Amino acid sequence: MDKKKSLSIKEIAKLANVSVATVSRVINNNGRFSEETRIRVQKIIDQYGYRTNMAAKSLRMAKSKTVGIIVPNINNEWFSLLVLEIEKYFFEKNYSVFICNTSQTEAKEIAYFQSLDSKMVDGIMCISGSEELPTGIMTRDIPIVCIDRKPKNHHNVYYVESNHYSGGYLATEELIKKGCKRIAIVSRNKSLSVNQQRLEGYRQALKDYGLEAYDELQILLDVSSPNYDGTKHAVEKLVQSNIPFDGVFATNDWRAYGVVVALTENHIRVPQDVKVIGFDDIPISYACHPSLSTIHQNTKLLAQKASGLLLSLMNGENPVDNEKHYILPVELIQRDSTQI
Amino acid sequence: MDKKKSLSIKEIAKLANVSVATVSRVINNNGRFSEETRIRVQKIIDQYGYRTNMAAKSLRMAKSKTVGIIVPNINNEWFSLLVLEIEKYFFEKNYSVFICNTSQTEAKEIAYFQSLDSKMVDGIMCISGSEELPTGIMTRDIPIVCIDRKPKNHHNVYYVESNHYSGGYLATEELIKKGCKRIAIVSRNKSLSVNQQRLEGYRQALKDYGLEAYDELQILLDVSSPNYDGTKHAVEKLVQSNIPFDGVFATNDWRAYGVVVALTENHIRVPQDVKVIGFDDIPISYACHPSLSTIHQNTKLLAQKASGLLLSLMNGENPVDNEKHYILPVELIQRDSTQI
DNA sequence: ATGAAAGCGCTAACAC
DNA sequence: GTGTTAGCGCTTTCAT
Repeated sequence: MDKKKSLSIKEIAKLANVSVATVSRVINNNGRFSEETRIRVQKIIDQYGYRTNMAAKSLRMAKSKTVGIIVPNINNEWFSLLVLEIEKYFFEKNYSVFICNTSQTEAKEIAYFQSLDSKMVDGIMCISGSEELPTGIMTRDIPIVCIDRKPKNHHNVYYVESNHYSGGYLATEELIKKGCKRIAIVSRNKSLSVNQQRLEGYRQALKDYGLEAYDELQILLDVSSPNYDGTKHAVEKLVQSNIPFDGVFATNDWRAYGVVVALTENHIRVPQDVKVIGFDDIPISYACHPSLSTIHQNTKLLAQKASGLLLSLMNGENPVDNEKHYILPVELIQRDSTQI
Repeated sequence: MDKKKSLSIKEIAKLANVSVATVSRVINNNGRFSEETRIRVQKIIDQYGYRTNMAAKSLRMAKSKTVGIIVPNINNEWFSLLVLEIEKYFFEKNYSVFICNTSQTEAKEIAYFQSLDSKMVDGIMCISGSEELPTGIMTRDIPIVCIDRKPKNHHNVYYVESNHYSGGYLATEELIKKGCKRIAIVSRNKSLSVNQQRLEGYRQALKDYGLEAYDELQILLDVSSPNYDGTKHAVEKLVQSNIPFDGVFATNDWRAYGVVVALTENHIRVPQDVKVIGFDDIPISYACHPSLSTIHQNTKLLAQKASGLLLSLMNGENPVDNEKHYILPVELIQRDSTQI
């Protein structure tokens, strides 16, 4: 095998006839060494190779250049896009990222917090999930940044999200402006703050435009119900019940697509008979037929804002504006499913 | 703050009036301590809390209970499903997983190999990508398992994949059996072994059934071309060129969906006029309209096989059958896009 | 500008 | 069954 064995600092020191301290200084460019020494050490390194043993460095420095991402399920385009962007950001800064899928399981989340604590991560990014954050379990006071997850007020826990209320409002308003009078919503029953806020935006829009919020048109799916299939079945039932409706706001794009298919299969035309709008703007909303109007979240910005925040917190800086909560604007995307 | 500060082994030893060695033995359940001692130590731990400092443990043991996953882009349902399953598997075994997106960039891949090496991962999983594997860069001889990536013959590098040749054959055969005579293929031009094998399956099927493999019906997209849009445009061009065809094998589901939309928008009916089949069986193939026939890869099994293999290699075991290459069967899924 | 030495928290070889 | 001790590779304080 052609493995370079990689020397330790001690071995380099011996070969270069300097002390380990000096080698360490050169490697980390910490000053207090002469150019001459630098060259001598560098030559040895170039010749024999050196790779930092991060275990040792972490042990000594009590930090690891590593962060953890807690996420419900990475097999979800919206989450995986966030994770992708976060990982990109931290790769640039020389951090590695632990991926931690919780499957919405509290036990797994707790286990991961412990593991991350044990592995000395310097910070944690939490995507979605409940208000409860098992920070009490941690032995070190590392910063935590939440995305789309409203944490209880904890020390060193920050929060960035899209404006879901505004998104819910815009989506509903779009349906109203396109002439819908009886607008249904398909969302989730669990009190995830995100869905809650979208629902409130929906209600407020109806109110502002003097439309009634019919209880029987507010479909709150069970947490266990899959986005697409669950919604499809729910809408099929709604159709069979003969309760009239002419617009549907689905609180994510897979749900919206479920609505479209359910309607189409029941010979209800979208958008002629019923208009539909989704949320998130994932690729399928653009690719499907008819294409889905939706609310675009600026995922990349969200990821960058959250990552930048976490990084500065890990560096011991206070966020510029000293805010613990950041809200990013969303945008209405008009496509075929809400055409007049 | 309610942070338990977590004692070190040394502190526990003092409180329990035993030596650090004994505490270590109790914690790791390594035997050579009395039940009485165990209880005494455990009591202290229960009372004050203890969290292993994995940096120290890794340093000492030269292993980290950590693996890296190298993947082109996690924002791709097929990859993210693999990653999800791999992560699940290793979570059960108390391993953490570093996520490493390469964006198909060799430089990023190399940087990640170095970083993983530095962070003392015990093994690496490589998903997709080129034959080249920068193993020369590593300073330790840790096992590597590739999924859908055919590595050059390296020591300690293993390989598991679906039977892509068979998949290509089955897909093409399905079109043939449903009456197609002029069957196009849309794939990728880069010599990714996976696509290459699917293409060969296609060619062999045509041959076996005595059909011609028209060059002008073999569309090989550029690597940079996005799956959906790229395919859509390519098929639009094909339609405009007036070259006749009655079946299309797209080598992944997003491409297949691009085919369907391009045809539909050109008033060519699927499956009546042209039949279409995809590959991978991701959710969209089931959800879209008309639903897509496709080749199902047993992703979960793939992930588990690869993970189990990596785990046993990390444990220093030789794989049972001493094979370095495993091929898993695929399955034809018949849906509407190839109906007669 | 450089070196000696302590010590981060842990495991394991060795002694009893 | 238990304790003593060395040492994994690194950074950093304190000398000089």
